Amino acid sequence: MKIDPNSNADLSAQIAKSIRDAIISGDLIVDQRLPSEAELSDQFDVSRPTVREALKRLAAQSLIRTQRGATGGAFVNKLSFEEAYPQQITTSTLLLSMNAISFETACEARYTLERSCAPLSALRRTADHLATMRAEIHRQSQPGLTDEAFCASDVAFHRALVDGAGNPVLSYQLAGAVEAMQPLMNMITFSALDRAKIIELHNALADALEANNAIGVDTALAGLESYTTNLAKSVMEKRKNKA
Amino acid sequence: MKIDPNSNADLSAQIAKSIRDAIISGDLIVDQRLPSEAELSDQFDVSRPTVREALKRLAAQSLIRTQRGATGGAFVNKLSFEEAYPQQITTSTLLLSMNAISFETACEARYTLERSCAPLSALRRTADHLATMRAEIHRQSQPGLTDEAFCASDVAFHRALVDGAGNPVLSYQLAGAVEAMQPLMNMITFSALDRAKIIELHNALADALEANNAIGVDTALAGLESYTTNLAKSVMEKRKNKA
DNA sequence: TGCCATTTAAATGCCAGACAATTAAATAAC
DNA sequence: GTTATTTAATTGTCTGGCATTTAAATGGCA
Repeated sequence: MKIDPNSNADLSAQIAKSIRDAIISGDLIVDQRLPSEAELSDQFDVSRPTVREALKRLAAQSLIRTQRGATGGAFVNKLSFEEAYPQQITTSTLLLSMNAISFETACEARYTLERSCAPLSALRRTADHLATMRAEIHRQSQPGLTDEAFCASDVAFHRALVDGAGNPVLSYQLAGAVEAMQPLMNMITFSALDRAKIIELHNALADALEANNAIGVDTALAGLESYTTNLAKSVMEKRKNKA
Repeated sequence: MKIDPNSNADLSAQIAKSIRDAIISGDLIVDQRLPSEAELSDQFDVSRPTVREALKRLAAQSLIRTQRGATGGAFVNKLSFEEAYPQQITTSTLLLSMNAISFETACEARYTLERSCAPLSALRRTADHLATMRAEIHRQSQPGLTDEAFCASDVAFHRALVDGAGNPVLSYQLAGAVEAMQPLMNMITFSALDRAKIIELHNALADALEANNAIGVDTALAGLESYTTNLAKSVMEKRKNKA
């Protein structure tokens, strides 16, 4: 393997890229053991710390895992949806907060994507998904619930809806859009009236899903989107007037 | 800052998590300079290489950038959509290839998400988006185009459609779903007849978009999905019979 | 005073060598 | 044959150092 020591990029970045490309291209397959750090430093003609920095970069992306001990080493990691979720959510959250994305834009994206799952979920949702949604609705109706807990339950409710589509790829892509909204949602104070309205729409949604009524689900989601957007708008207005 | 040296996790992983949490929570804001590596090793009571490994983990996620020189150091990076795209695509691609996701499942997710953008794109697409799509259609009709180039053009075409929705969050989420399909698509050989049919549907799609006809766009996308799925199915069949 | 060249200091990038901790396999003891 | 011990391989971490880069401080000169 050849690394250009005169490149602008760090050696560790170049080495990481080299190994990453090998994984993506299939030259390194899942569970395959990489050469030991000592061997890698020989191959790339760099020191061990530099190799280690490269490996940490890959570990940060869950592309490899390491094991200590005699038969240890770095292994190509089978990237699972479970591992990818949190990274996807972190990235999405930071993208929203660092790029001045308006609540409206984020909300539009979220509900647009979510509504696309509605027909599939109406078709395929299991009793489990329905039960989860009903349970979350119940939680949402409990008095004394903090706004944060209310939002968290809302997210769980909507994830069950998305998971109902029975397509892991959809669930993964949606996770970012739905969960990344939470910090934005947490800026809103939900009055008892607001909650009642949202719960009403959640009930309508669950009912439609139970009846395999795709159009009903879509209608409820459209209602939620407009209600949420308006709620956020009025909160922003109030905050502006105060200032 | 406190780090538990008896934890199961690596020190560098703990330090990375600590800094990452500070960024997510807003304790560290964009463009803020982190303490120097020497200061961090003092604060966390670890050696400099360990701190460096932690910083490389964060750099791999584009959460920080580093600068050499007198006023250099590590700075909280403003995560841009441009930076996040490749990571999103890499992760999505690996998820598909490592988790035995069927072509059908991936295709369903892709077109489900894409169809959700159709109404917005029909409403908001600019002349630029249309021009890009027409140009890609033209490229696709050129004889002698390799299958890979055909697929790449297909991706560019569909990205223009998605971008037409004018929602950067949607564009970001869709990028993973659309681009990650490319390796799967590249396994298919497109006959001249197949290409003609696809180009026909692309034309219908562009026409509908030009006429701000959301239903027409959706119909064309549905046609593309079923055609692509059937094409893949027949390819798999042939391959099975050979073996 | 004002401008340019030089020096200096601070920071990251990289390296060599060592020791600690962990783990599985080989070996020895019973 | 089973258990305890040793050994070897590997990652995790530390110390100390040098190279490189960069901006700011310094000094020389007109």
